[in-house]
Amino acid sequence: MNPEIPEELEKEVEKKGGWENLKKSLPEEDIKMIAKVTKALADEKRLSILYALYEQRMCVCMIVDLVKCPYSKCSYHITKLKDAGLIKAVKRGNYIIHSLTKFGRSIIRHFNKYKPEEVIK
Amino acid sequence: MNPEIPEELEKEVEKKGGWENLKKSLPEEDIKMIAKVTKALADEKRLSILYALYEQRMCVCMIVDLVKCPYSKCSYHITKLKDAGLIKAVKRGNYIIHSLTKFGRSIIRHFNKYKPEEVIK
DNA sequence: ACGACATTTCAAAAAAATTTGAAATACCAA
DNA sequence: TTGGTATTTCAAATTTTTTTGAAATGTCGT
Repeated sequence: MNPEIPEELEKEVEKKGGWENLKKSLPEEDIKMIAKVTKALADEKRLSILYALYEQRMCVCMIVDLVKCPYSKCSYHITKLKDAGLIKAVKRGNYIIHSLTKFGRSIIRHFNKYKPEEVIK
Repeated sequence: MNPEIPEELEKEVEKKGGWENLKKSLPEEDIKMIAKVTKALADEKRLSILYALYEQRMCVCMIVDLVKCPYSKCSYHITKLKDAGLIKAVKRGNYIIHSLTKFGRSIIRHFNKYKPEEVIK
């Protein structure tokens, strides 16, 4: 049932209530939600949209111009960002204006503050 | 060249130096790096590994037990996390012990603090 | 050097995400 | 209601990512 934990680690694990206990305490529901969010974040075009929205709210036609993609493609990406709770939208006549949610903003702020040192290639 | 920006937004954009200027100021290099990081984060199994490592460093055999996957699969996921600068490893005889980097730790801390409200589905 | 164990590598197969372009929807103005 | 503009939807084609299992690597103790 248990893996053959090396002695050095076994001690640390015991102090924390044992291996079974550690495994059980994984926040599964949180992880599911975060997975959805990180999947939405995991694309250069979508990150570009988020970074641009961090500076300025935009309608879809601006996003189309920004990422140089057809409307249908942008729409697909926008939907992903919205479903993940990263952006929100308001209607203004013919236009739909998108902006970051508080949550979306917090993430861009985080990456501005803690940049990965040099994740090359 | 320019999209047909609605008047309401055009004013905001002008205050920030115009649309062309906004587009140019996207941090492309950062975005590439962050994309690599978010791709590494975008998977429930890898997030489980990160959350577990937030509590306790682990050797690969523990990870195998944690996510209930064969070694080869775990190795694939571990490589992704390492290449993204989220985890690091030290050798201890036969074992390799993995732990979070400062950067990896900062991300888990962020998601513990700012949870997405209810990204349902 | 040998056997046992922990872990990684590899290429092929499978699954998931993205891209495309055409057609549909929605809103506004005349 | 007709026409024009902004945006979304859909299914098929493409690309990317993940999974598999067998074989390889590296390390330890003897």
